[in-house]
Amino acid sequence: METMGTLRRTHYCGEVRLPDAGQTVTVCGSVARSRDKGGIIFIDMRDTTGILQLVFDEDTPKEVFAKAQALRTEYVILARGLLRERAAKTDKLPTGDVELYVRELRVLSVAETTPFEIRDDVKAGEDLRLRYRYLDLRRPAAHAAIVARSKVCRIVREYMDAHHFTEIETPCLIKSTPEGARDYLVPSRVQPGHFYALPQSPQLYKQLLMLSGFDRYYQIARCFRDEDLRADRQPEFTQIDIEMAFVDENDVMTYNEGLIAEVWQKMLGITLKTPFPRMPWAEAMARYGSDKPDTRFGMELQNVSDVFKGTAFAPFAAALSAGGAVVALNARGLAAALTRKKIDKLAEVAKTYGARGLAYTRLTPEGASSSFEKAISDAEKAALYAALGASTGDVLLLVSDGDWERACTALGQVRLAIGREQGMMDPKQFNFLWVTDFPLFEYSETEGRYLAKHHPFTLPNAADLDKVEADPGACRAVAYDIVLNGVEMGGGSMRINDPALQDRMFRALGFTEEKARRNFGFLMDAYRYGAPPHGGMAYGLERMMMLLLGTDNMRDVIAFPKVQSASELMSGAPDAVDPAQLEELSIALDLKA
RNA sequence: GGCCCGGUAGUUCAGUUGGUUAGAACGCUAGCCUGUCACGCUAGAGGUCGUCGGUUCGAGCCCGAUCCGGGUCGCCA
Repeated sequence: METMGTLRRTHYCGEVRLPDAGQTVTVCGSVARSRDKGGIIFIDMRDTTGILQLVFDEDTPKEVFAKAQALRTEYVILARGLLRERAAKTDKLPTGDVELYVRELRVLSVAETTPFEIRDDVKAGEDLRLRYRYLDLRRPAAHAAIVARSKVCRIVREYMDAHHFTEIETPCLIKSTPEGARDYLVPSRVQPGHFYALPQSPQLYKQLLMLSGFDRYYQIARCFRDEDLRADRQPEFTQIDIEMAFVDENDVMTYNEGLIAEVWQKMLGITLKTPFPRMPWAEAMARYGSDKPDTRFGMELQNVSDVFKGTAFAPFAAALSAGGAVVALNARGLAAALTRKKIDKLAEVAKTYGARGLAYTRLTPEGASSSFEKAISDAEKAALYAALGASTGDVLLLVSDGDWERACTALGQVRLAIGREQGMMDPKQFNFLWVTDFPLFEYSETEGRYLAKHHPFTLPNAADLDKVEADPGACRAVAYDIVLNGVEMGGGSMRINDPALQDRMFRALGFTEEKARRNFGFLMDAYRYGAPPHGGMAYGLERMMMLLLGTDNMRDVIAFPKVQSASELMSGAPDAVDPAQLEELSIALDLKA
């Protein structure tokens, strides 16, 4: 092994181009690959910017050539020489017109054979790659995602700074509050038996900052939720968190459209059309069976409850008498594609989301085959066909349920499954959509009370103010999600700045005065000393990165992600701790096993 | 907590109705090769078949349990 001595990098591997030819260049990096042809040796050298080919031949100093022969994959090297135009160019590399003709080579570190090959086209299992995440991140594609994330953060900061926002850090050790996701708890040593929580979001603090007169705040904030993981859900993740005073929801949405347009322009070179379309939640559910509709394709849902009023078909009749609905969609021209087998699979999808079943009619040229038409009247059949504009070659799919929202959700998932299977989503299209007017409350069967759908500080729609106590289920919120291609990328709301209204909200949520004071007393007090109207927005940075990069795996855009069991495979966290540590925290374990 | 999928050389995988010495590709090691860029050619090394138990004359294959990983429902204000 050698040292760098006095030599320092003059260029990055991936950044040199033909106009640089003729210069003496020093590069630092790793051996990505070597091709020893005997009399001539080619080395692909990699650094954080890309690959540059090194060349050694008969005119290379003998000791340098010998060193090059001994190079192995992942050795860390420094090379100095003449950057020259290649005899054999390649368009596979951005640097394919040039190569470094090496006169001086230093081996800074040797490397054992890695547990898997570091190249984008070899797929080692993800758990292995995560155990050696530092090696996995050497792969150019993995590397690029992390670099892109840094770039997005920079674009966000530049935009916010240009619009009079102040970046403010809020605490990570905070008070646990009962609503919402499970908190990660942190024991206090100096106050035995007391615990901090890690923030699920900086929500309360950013609202307080508005009361502090900062007017506009943002933060790229780490958030923590102790819930089960998914491909698009990690226990710790990052929010782009924004709050503004003296605005209404339209102002917030407009500013955020500007931010998103800026990010898409600078990252992808795509000019987005603003303003983005807006759709009330109820319409999104009715037309797409989702509060985050993918509008890249149609095949919309229709409520056909009217058709089946008084029907003899028992499942529909039961759903309707329970106050629910029959919803339907027409998979136009897919009678050949959607075989019985595939329809059975779609029925499984519907059942996963709570539907009892999926009724269907296939209108093939040979005739109709249906799971339910025998049981309905000719008039009902005619009305259904008319409502859906059914004709030969179509497949009609129906879900009935005593709960309208559940029926829509189940059929909406069927719609998505068909869309995916039939390739109806154009990956190059970016369909942004604001979903607005969310329900303010959501009834919880398990808790037997209404919960805040967004959070308890969300401003009710002015038109629904009188329903907060009388009819919570019908109350809408001044809340909005930003949806892209069926993914919820972020969301926000206007906040309550009237203490009296906040009191009503807590009461509607079943909080006693005492419980409200215990959990949110500091916030309630704060709003008594003058609070500007304010509202804001929070994006899931990882979700945004996934959409920008076109990956469906959140782990791709996190440097050191966790796996489904919430452990970090490289370090082995979480892990048992020394009993002395527990004792110091006055914690005794009671492990059932 | 429920459901589904996976675990065999360093890696990615194949492995027939349970049957002799568990294969391939890539990687690795050695040798050859002066324009390669997934370089090529020759030879070689490399395996507790996730773990434990069971069935059997005999288990990579069948059964049970368990661990690990993935997807998903619940959950995620």
